[in-house]
Amino acid sequence: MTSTPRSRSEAKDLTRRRLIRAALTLLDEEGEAGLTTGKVARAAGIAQSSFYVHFKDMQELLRVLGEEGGDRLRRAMREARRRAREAPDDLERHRDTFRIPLEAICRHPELLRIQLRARHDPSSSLRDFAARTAAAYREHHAADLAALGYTAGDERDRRRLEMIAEGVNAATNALAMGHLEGRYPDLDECADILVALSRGALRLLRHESAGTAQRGEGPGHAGFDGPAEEPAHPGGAQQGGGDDAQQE
Amino acid sequence: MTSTPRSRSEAKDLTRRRLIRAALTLLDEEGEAGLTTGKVARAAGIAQSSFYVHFKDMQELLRVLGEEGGDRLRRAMREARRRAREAPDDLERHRDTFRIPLEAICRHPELLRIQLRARHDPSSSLRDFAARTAAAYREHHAADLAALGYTAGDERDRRRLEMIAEGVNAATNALAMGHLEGRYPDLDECADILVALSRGALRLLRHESAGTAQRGEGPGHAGFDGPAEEPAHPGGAQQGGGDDAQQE
DNA sequence: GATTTCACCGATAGTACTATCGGCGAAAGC
DNA sequence: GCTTTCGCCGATAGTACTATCGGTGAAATC
Repeated sequence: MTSTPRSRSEAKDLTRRRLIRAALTLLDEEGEAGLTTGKVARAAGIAQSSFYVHFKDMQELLRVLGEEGGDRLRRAMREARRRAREAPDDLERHRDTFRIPLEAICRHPELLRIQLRARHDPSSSLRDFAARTAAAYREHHAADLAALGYTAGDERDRRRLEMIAEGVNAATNALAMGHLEGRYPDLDECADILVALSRGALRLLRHESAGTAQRGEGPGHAGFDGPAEEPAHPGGAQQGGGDDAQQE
Repeated sequence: MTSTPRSRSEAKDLTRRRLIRAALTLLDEEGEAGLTTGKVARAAGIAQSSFYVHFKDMQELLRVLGEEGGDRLRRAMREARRRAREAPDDLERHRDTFRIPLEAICRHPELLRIQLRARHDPSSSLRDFAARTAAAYREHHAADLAALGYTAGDERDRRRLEMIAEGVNAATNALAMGHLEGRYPDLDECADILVALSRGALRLLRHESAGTAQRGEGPGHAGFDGPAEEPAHPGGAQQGGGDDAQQE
C-alpha cells in the first residue's frame, strides 16, 4: 500500500480531497437532498463534526465544488471556440464547442442543478457566486460570438449577442439533461442541434442588422425582416437547394 | 361587506384558495425555502395544523400550484402557435408564441424553478409530475413545429424536432429569468431572439433533411451541410440581401 | 525529549419543520 | 331540536440536520 501519508498538512489536504470527492459522489447518487455534513463526512471516513475542520459550512463546500469544475470547463470551452473560429469550415470543431460542455454536464449533472437553483434562491449564500458564474459563461460566450464578426460595438447588438449566448447555453443544459434521461442517446446529435440553433439565430441577427441599417429603428425593440421564410408547406423538405427568400 | 360566506363547503374552498394564493405570494417573496406549512397557513389566516385539512402535505400543494397555471399556459401557447401557423407572415403572432410563456414565467418565476428542480431531484415526490409537465411542453411544441411542415414522420426527424423544441423552451426560460434580473428589459426583444433561434434551427434542419435525402446517412448522427455560411467577416452585415450559400 | 499545535473524535445543545391528536363549536342532516 | 359532521384550533411528539465544545493523541517545533 502507498498509505501512511507523511506530513500533517498533506494528510489534511488528502482528507479535504476525500470530502470533495465524497460530496460529488453523493450528489450524483442522491441529489442535493442527500448532501448533509453527516453523510459527506461519513463517506469520507471522518466524523460529522470534523467536517468543520475543512469547511466553514456546507455552502462553502458547494462553492468549492462549483469553482473546481467551472473554471476548467470555461477555459476548455473558450479554447474550443477559438479553434472553431480558426477553422470555420470544420464542423467537427464546431461540434466540440458544444460537446465539451455537454460531456461536463453529464459527468456531474447535480452540480449544474445546484448552480441553477442557487442562482435564484434568495436564501442561498451561494447566490452571488452562482450569478457570477452564470455571467461568466454568458459573457465569454457572447464575446466569442462577437469575435466571429457577428456584431459591431452597438449596445443593442451586444445585448442581443448576450441573449443568444444565454439562450444557447440554456439549450445546452437542457439537451444534456435530455441525454441523461435517455431521450437523446447521441451527444453528437445534441451538439449538431446546438450548432444549428446558434448559427441560425446568428444568421438572422446579422440579416436584421443589415435590414435595420437601411430602415432605421422603431421605438424600443427591433424589426426582424418580416417573412424570413415560408414555414407552411410540408413538401418543402424535398426540394433540395437553398430556399432562402429573405426579402418580401 | 360581502363577508359571511354561506355553506361550509364554500367556506372550505375559500380557505383552500387563500392557501394557494398565500403560497404563491410567499414563493415570490421568499422562494421555495420560505415555503413551509406554518408560513403558508399563517399567511392564509389559519393554524399550521389546519393546513392538513386541505392538503395531504406540502408536495401536494406544490403539485396543485403547478397544475393550475400549467394547463392554462400550455393551452394558451398552443393557441398562439396555431394562430401563428395560420398567418405565417405576421411577425406579431410569432412573437406572441413566445411572449405568452415569457410573461407567464415572469408572473411567478418561482413556480418554474420548483418545477425544474423537482424534475431532477430523486427525493422529490413531485418528480414524476414535473417530468410529465416538461414532456407536455416539449411534445406539444414539437407537434406544433411538425404541423408547420418541418418534418416527415421519420423517427430521427421527430427526435430532432423535439430537441429543438426542448432547446427553445429552455432558452425561453433563460431569457425570462434574464429579464427578471434586469438584463433584458424588453420582453418583446426576448421574443424576437427566440423567434430567431427557433426559425434558424428549423431552417438548417430542413436543409439538412433535404441534403441527407440525397446523400443517405452515416452511422449514428447526421451530417450537417459543411460550411453553411461564412462566419468570419465583420463587414458582412452591410451587404443587405440574402447571403445564403448553403451548398459547397 | 519536552512543549505546542492541530486534525480528529464523541457528545450534545440548538433549530426548524412536519404531521398527528383530541377537543371545540358551528353548520348540516334528520 | 337532536345528532352528526367537519373545519379549525392548540399542543406536542417526532425527525433531521447544524454547529459547537472539550478531550485525545500524534505530528511538528524547539
